[in-house]
Amino acid sequence: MTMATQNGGRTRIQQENRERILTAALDMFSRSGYRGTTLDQIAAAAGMSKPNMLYYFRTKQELYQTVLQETLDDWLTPFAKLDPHGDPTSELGAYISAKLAHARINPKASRLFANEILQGAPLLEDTLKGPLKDLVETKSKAIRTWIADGKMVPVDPLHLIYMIWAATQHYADFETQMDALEGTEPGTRAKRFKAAERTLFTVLFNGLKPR
Amino acid sequence: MTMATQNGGRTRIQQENRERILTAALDMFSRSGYRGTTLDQIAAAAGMSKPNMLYYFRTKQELYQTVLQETLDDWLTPFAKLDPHGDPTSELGAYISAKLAHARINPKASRLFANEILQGAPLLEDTLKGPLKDLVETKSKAIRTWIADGKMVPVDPLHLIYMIWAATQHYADFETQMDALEGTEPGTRAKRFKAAERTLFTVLFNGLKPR
DNA sequence: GACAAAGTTGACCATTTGATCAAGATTAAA
DNA sequence: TTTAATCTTGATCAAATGGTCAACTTTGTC
Repeated sequence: MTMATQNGGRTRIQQENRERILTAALDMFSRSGYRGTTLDQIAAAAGMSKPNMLYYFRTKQELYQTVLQETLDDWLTPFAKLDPHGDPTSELGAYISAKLAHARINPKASRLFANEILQGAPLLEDTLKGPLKDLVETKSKAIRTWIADGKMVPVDPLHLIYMIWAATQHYADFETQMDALEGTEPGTRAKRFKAAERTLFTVLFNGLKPR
Repeated sequence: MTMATQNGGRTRIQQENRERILTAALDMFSRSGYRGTTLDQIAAAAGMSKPNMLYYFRTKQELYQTVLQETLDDWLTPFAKLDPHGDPTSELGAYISAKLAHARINPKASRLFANEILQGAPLLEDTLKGPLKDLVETKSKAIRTWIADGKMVPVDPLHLIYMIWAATQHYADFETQMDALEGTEPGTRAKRFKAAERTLFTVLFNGLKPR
């Protein structure tokens, strides 16, 4: 029996090293972008030689795409959970909370994604035009139903979604700017995310409530 | 008399070429970031040789910083115009319109700025912690006065500002994503910005209106 | 028109960087 | 223990890239 027939066809060493490399790669790519990151940096951060790293991921592209795909799955999950049969306040509230939590816990994933979109999303085109587009259309329909049922003020669903994405991801992507404006004393970050949720809830729920 | 004593100490040729270089540089830097852009690309886009370009801007850094500083000035202008003596609806409305117009007309500047913040804003620290911070504090005070006067629902001014920044800049920074979701037929972009303004006005004004 | 200042560029250089390879070390199935 | 598969890396390479330089051309002043 060869070394790894069970699990994902991966040796113990393979699993450990792939994991270490992917973590290091997310770290570097999210901070410096694709072109701004060197394989030497990633290998050093992963604690191994560059040729060894290239034994697991044959090219820089392949490594980048793997990291990107993983973060993208995370990104899509909370959106898919939005339930059309619930009521707008609790469903959108849960979604906003989930997105803010994601920005707080995994800002690197958000930044990697933002970086890629900024560069024109050459590698994301298929996902954006396929799965994401389908999901957006489904959820837009749900929002339109809420509006038709008089549960929400009439707004363009697409732009409401954009607004929620923008406002939540901003807390990951523009963290540097916020740190500069608010200082970086310990506790600042936690307070910030609390205040963010409060403000978003206030403005959006009040703003979407029918009169 | 030497060649250029009047105007900014610049020859006719100097003015023209600096302009061409800065335009090309904004184009490339905003698309590919600092590290992702090569001097050859910028020189080609500016229609001159690399050494000639380096005759006007001695290093890549110097060129980048010049471009960045120019876009930053643009970025700050509409915020400074927010008038504490007006009423929240018209003042914030005008600000949102101005920010959306900026995202529509000059998306490259917005993307360059976003790119820089994402990388940790190494060159922006002084501006963020100085002029921008001062401006934010002034405008926060104005918002607090509006709230105290019962003209607005109570919200954290800082996070309201973040929300407006996020929602407006999103239309420049994530344009690629929107194009993928909505398609790129002619007219789409114009319609998008109209709908964006309508949605932002609806949600924010309704959301901030005291009851 | 003469001439000095300004502008322009091909050729070149040093460094960085993604990737390869051969040779050796480690792991685990038999 | 043997042995084949797996894992690891120093040395090296070719291409890309920021920057320099000497030589040449153009511009504007007298």
